[in-house]
Amino acid sequence: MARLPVYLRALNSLLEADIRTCSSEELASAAGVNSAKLRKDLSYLGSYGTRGVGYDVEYLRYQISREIGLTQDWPVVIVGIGNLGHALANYSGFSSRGFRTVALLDADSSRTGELVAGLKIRGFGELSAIVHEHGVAIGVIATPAAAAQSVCDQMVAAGISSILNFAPTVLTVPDGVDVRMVDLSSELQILAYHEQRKAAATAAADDGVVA
Amino acid sequence: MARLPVYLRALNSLLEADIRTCSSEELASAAGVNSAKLRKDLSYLGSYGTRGVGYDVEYLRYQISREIGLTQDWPVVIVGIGNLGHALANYSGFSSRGFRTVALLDADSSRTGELVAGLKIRGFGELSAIVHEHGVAIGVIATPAAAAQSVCDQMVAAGISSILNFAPTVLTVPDGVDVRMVDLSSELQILAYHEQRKAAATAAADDGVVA
DNA sequence: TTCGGTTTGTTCCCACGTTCACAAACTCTT
DNA sequence: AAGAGTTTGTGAACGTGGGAACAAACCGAA
Repeated sequence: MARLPVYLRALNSLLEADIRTCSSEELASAAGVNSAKLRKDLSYLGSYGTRGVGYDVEYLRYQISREIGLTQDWPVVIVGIGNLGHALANYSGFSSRGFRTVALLDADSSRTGELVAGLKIRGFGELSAIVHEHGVAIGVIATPAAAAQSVCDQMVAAGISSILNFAPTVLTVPDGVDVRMVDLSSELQILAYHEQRKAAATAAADDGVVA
Repeated sequence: MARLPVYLRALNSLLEADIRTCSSEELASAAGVNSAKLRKDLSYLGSYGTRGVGYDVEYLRYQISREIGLTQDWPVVIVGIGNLGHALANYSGFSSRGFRTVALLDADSSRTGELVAGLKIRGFGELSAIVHEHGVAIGVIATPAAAAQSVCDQMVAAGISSILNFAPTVLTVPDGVDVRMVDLSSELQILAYHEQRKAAATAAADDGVVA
């Protein structure tokens, strides 16, 4: 489920506040979802709560971490060290959650050797060697759209089976490979869409419904 | 609909390849969706196709742009100019699609005046004035999680009604305000989840189903 | 031990989105 | 002009996910 990471974050917040036990209602409001939905999600993982009491925060946190696979170490490669790749390499949210950036790759050979976030940028040709050396399963694409499919293909050929794509293109991959797309401008466009509808609604209200 | 931006991108690609007309099948495969779904989505906007022929790429592109609200100009403010805010300010995908970054704000006063992407960083206190001056309706939050809710509240107070949130926290907002959340580490966690299940599946297969 | 209060796990129902399948409508050839 | 071939738009079935409601289970007090 895509909501598990949200629950995990909420649990971490509770733990920081030294709250050891919580009800589904509390956790649900912290995660911004319905309590029935949360209980159903959690029951899907197993029976980790106690009726009449609630959930043990730390125990539940461990169970969700284990379910997601955060108890193990995930080596990650980032391809395309432009503005976004640079930001991703420095993003602390990755390293603090079991993800370890093992290499930064860029096709522009003039940038090879440049130091970013404590790692030297390496040439894209080293992808396969790095993947095999570190057992990398997850790749991040932060290249321009034109290069994304080619990078993706070579990632898959090297053995990567999960890709996080920031380039504004749909990637086609063989079965067994997962792709998640984060499209920054699409997000803004969706907001603009709703914003425009809100504006149209208020304009209609201002005109009056007398028409 | 959240798929409209994807269709729009696909149409732009077709237009660059100088393709003037396309069938729902072609456009659907370019957008990575089912053709029936695409036709239903488009018919929801109106009857912009011709039976037996297909869709006029440019005409359809204009209609979708209009529906999303991209025919008008959307001023945007970005709050929190760390690594991510820096990358967002430089991201060309925003400016090329009708979104205009009018101000970069940061609470750290020592950064005020610094030039990023052709704009001077300004103090967070100027938010309200900027929103009113430019008629800003969309705000981007790229601050640490701890500051996000406070920034959000002040955005809403200043009159912003659509927020794109990159901070890893759930934001609570009053009715009428839209929030979209982009959580980078959640995306990786979801990939790890699937990756782990794939690994477990292959391990079971290696053990043999003879048990 | 028993009873009242609380909270989980689960069942049932509803609504939405997705997909299939087909009629309507258009083009082109003969 | 008529028919064959395409392609859209839509009606109907299907499956999935969400929400309300309730029974089972636990705690604490008497």
